[in-house]
Parts: sequence; C-alpha cells; structure tokens
Amino acid sequence: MLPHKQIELKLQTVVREILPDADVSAVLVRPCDPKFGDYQSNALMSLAKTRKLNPRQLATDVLARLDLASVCEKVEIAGAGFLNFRLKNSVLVASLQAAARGEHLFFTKAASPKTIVIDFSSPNVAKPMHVGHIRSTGIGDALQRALRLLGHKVISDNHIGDWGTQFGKLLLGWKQILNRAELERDAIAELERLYKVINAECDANPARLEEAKSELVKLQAGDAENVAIWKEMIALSQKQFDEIYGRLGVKFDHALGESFYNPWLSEVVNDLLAKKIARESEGAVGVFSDGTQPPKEDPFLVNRDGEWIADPALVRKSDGGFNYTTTDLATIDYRLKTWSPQEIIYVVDDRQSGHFKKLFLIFTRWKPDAAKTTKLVHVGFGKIMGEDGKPFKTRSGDTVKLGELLDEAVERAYKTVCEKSAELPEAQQREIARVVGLGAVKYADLLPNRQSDYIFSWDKMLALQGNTAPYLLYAYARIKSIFRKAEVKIQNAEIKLVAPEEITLANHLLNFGITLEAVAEELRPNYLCNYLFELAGKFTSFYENCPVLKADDAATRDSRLALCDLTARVLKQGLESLGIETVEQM
RNA sequence: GCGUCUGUAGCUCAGUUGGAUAGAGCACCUGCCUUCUAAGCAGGUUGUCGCGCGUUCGAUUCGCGCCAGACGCACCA
Repeated sequence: MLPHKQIELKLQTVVREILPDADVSAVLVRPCDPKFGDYQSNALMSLAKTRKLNPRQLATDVLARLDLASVCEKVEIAGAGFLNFRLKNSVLVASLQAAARGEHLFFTKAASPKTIVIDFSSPNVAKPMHVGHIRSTGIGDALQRALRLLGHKVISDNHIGDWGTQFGKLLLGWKQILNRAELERDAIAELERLYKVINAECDANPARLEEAKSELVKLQAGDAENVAIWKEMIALSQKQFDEIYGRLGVKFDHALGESFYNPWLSEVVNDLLAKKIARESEGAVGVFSDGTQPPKEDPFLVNRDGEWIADPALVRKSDGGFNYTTTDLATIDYRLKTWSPQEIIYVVDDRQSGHFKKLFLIFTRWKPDAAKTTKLVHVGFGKIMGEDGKPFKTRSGDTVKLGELLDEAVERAYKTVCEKSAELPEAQQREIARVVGLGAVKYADLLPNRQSDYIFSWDKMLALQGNTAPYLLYAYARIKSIFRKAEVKIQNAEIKLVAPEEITLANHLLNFGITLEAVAEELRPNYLCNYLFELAGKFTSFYENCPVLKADDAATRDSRLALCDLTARVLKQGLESLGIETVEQM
C-alpha cells in the first residue's frame, strides 16, 4: 500500500474511535509544502468545526492514539490544527523499490470500478472538423484514458451529427450543383461548398428553402435516392474522421450517430406525453417547468421584462420533426439499457450547459429509478480565442481546420528539430516533429482549466521552454539518453535517497496516483499536466545536480539509474494518459 | 431584461475537502556548456487575488450586492 494511503487509513481508524458518528471519507492527506512535511491533513479542523470542538484539542487527541511510527517521522500539529507528516526515508525507499520491481507505478486501481459512458468529439457529417473539435476530442480522450488506467470500465461513444435539417440543403446541392471532380479531390470541401451555396440561396429565396425542406422530408420518409446520397455523405465524412482520429491516436468503442436513434424518437415523445412530462404548445411538444423549483433555478423558465415565462425543451416540432433533446433522451435510454452505466459523461462546449441542465432534469422525471443509480455529468469547456481575444480564425476569417492546424504544428516542430538535432536522419527528424507537434497541440489544449476560454498561440504552444509538451518530452528523452549510454543494466538495484534532489524527486513520484484520482474525480486533465510539468522540473534539477553515469560509486550510479527509470515510466504513463506519445531521442 | 461562466504579476495562465508567507511560464536582469542532450539549470524583480459587505479561528476558494467581459435565452445542434 502506498504510504499516504497507510497514513489515511490509520488516521481514519483513530478518528472513527474518537468520533464514532463522523464520516471519515473526507479524512484525507494531501501533498504539501515541503517545509511542513510531505503530507498534510486539515480534515480534523473541519470535523472540529461542525462539532464545535477545539480543533487543536481534537488534533492532540487524535495524535495521542495515532501510531504511525513505522511510516512517518514524528507527526506534528501545527497552526489551527494541521497534522503534518514526513515519510521515513526507509518508507520512501521501500515504495520506490516496490515500483522498481514492477509491483505498482505509484497509483492503485479504483476499489470499486464504475461503468462509465463517455460521449465526446461529436463532429458533424459534411463539415470539416475545425479547431474547436480539439477541445472535446482531446479532453474526452484524456479522461477516458485516465479513467481506464484507474480500472474503470469505460465505454467511449462518438455521437456523430449525422442527422438534421442541414441535410435538406445538402441533398438539394448534391442533386443540382455537385461537382464530381471536386468531390473526388476533396469531398468535405465540396460538401461544405454545397451547403454554403444552397444556404445562401435559401436565405434569399423562400422557394429554394421549400425545395430543401422537401428533400429533407423525402429523406426522413426513407426515399431510396435520398437515403443513398445521405449514406454516401456519411461515408465520405467518416473517412475524414478516421484520418484525424488516426493522427490523434483517439479511439472510440462506438460511433453511434444521431440517426441511430431515429427509430425510437416518436416513442420517446409519446412516453413523455403519456407520463405528462411533456405537453403540446403552439403545435409543438415540449417539456415545461413542473414548478418544483424556485424560478431562478428552474431552467424551464426565463425572465422577460420582469416576468417569468416558459422556456421549454422542445421534443417535437410543429412540423412533426424531432429536436436534439429528443435524440439525447433516446440516447440515454439506449445507453442505460445497453451498458447500465453508473455515469454518463458528456464532453461538450459550455455554451450547451443550458441544454444539459434541462436534459438531465427531464431524465430524472422520465426515469426516476434510473436517475438514482446513473449520474449524468456535463464536462463543459470554453472557447479557443485568437491572440486578439476574438474567436480563433484564419487570417482570411475562416474557421481553422483541425487537419491544417495539425499539419502546421508538425511543420513548425520539424523546423525546430532540424535546427536542434541536425545530425539525426531525416526519417527520425520527421517522427520527432510528428510527436512533438501533435503533443504540443494536445498539451496546450489540456493545460488550461477547461471551463475558461483560452488564447491560442503558436509561439507559446511550441515554445521550447516553459510548461509545454516539448519540455516534458525533452526531459523524457534526456533520461532515455542516459540509458543508451549506460553500459550496465539495472536489475533490482538498491535505491538510496541521499541528495535533496533525489528525495524531492522521489516524493513527487509518489504523488502520481493522487493526481490521477483528482483527474478522475473532477474530470480535469490539467491537474495531470501540472503534475508532469513539476515532475519534469524536479527531474531536471536532479539531473543537473546528481551525476548518474558519472556518480562517485557504482551503488550510487545504480540507485540513480533506478530513479531515472521510474521517472521515465511515470512520465511516459502520464503523457500516455494525456494522449501524448513520447520519443526516445530529440 | 433574466440566467450561466469568467475576472489572480506587464502578458498567458495554475491554484485539488475553506488552510499556514497566493504560484508557474513568458518577458526583463545576473551567472552556468573540456562532465550523462543548454529544447536545460541556478538566482533576482513582479500582486489592493475586479470592488464592497457578510459567514468563519482562517476566504482567491462559501453567501449576498455591485462593476466589467463572454456566452445562452421556443420549433438549429
């Protein structure tokens, strides 16, 4: 068991003895400022607070019964009632030794694994994937990787936008102005052109709009020709998606698009009507407020000029068509029936938070029993802005296509590789550039707290210094370089932690699991980014101050090699959890 | 108008049950390549945590009210 878990366990046991009714699940330790110790618990202070106890007295009572002599140096009470723990050197060493033997990598699998459906990326058919898609795709993929690493059963599902009113216009365009040669050359660009042209015509001419609508109606009615064209558009788009996901190394267990749920949509609406959750209004069917919440917190109400008026979630349009709330409800139902998940996570733009609030509320009204066992979570994120603070666009004002963004990242990385590592063969330079470029894009997107908008900057992203993917990859490559030069193989080397840099690094390795758990708990990959950045920093400090291959004696050398190896393994595993590859040399 | 999110160093951003003297990178300055990759390291400078009030032993964190910005508000998703 990892040392901090041992501390927590003993601490919880003692707290339970002293306060039998206390909920000890929040009695945890956290890594802290090294001047106080390796770990700290402030849980006693909040326990004391709710019970109106003197926090220092409680800490004293707990400490009197706390026997951690085998794990820590003397435990200290500080300030208002902090407990500070410093690990015994032998415990730290033993933990590293166990990791070196392959018994663990500083994290433990979840005690009770959950089944979790994670819904992310969700690009639209017939449209190019743009820069915005990196957010849902990267965050979603990092989350699925971290959750899997911790032993949860994850089902990733790409809810592709393959249905909707846009197909009326696309079908009209396909039939009337399609350029076959262009379709061969760049299918997505041609489809995008069709949409743009017809859309403009529809805006200007109601008759064109009617034509488009009638194509849509034919598609929805199962007209053979329209269905065939629609399927071809999906196939062409899928080629694009596969190419991008292939480059990004993103895999889905399923890609059940919106259209997959068509057979159940009218059923969903009828059920909602039968259960009086939805009602008719102005020819449409919608879910309205049930009046159980104060108006301010009720997402089905909106204030207009001082009056609270209905803001329903429509599930059927007055023309009989369905809305995305309907599809999303059918999707929830399908996922419940198919996988019985404890959690369904939606990695979707924060601008849709209102939709999800409504959707989740409808779910609890519609499936009250399922709602008790399945938690729905919206993992929202902000927009990518240009350096002018406005939404990130190309110089000509178009949205930035994801494929082109990746190309440019790799190209820029290639230029740097050629400068810095001119001696390497070109194939290897290309490979380094690929990993560094793609890694830089992903890392830059995962690093900021996901809910805020962030400013996209080529220079910062591919900067060679600072909190960037290249910095982390460089630290990893330096370790690997040591092993290329090492003439010995380390096997069960005895680890000794003497130099301050060795101890600091070792302590930080132990926190990998705490970090992964925080990522899984709060669904924030940026915690892992910061952990790895610190790890790389502490390693580099060690590297500068503690010669490895040129250590004074063989024992020190072997010990340091073991420390290098563990650091490399955590770095690689951590980066992998972020969806970032590593290179052995750069 | 109402709602949601955001506001932390000159710039870009972190800040994990409320916790100790609020951190990092960039930029700027000073050192360090005949020693394992200088895409590096060591050190220095930088703050009314938007403003005010409240809860608390303790608030960047929680509550309320302002100010500023972004986004959203019935048949698109």
